[in-house]
Amino acid sequence: MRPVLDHPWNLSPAEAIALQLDLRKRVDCTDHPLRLGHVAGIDVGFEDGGRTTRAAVVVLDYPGLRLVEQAVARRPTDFPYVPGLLSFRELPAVLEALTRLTVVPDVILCDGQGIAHPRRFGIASHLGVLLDAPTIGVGKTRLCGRHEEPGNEKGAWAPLQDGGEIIGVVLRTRAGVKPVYVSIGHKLSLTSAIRIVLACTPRYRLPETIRQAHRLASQTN
DNA sequence: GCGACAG
DNA sequence: ATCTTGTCGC
Repeated sequence: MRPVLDHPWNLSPAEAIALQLDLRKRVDCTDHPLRLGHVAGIDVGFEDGGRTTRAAVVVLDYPGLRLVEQAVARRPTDFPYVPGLLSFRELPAVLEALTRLTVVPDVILCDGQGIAHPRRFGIASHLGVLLDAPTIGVGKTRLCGRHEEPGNEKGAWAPLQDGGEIIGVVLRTRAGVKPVYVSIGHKLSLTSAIRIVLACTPRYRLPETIRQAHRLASQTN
């Protein structure tokens, strides 16, 4: 699975913001014919006290959620962590890992926000636009926006709003646990994103895709 | 000027 | 994210 769109990565924070403002015009928040056979998850971890970025991607079959393929890529960390610019720090390694897949997933769940971002262009949207593929943002904490507390049952959710628009939802993936922040990444609707995240979360707080990718990305064996 | 701030 | 052991609770 290779990116269909390319652009420079050695940018200054100001240049990165300018690029986000341009690329965000390409984000598609509508559904497309989707036949879910394989779902992927991506996550990133760090080694050597942060000097090395380690990206992991796993592909599971759907709806069984059995591991079909996995890949890892390491690259020297070259961009600092700046809230709002996470994709410039993590995507280079993620793209390299994705290139090693033989199976092309139908949708990718990302550890981080989609359009629930100050400029509506979080890591999930950035990845989706580069691949021209459906992606979903699943964050463990909030980057921006306001919301009420969702009901305490699995599947309960509350809208995440910012600047008068709904940018995502706060979704309870399991009864009694801290909810996650779900937003559109690219090429699907928020309703579909919620449905897919719940279908990928049979037992734990986080979707199986992201859980397994996280295990691969941050375990220094 | 004072907070907030994905991973 | 990462540095780090045990411990509280179901």
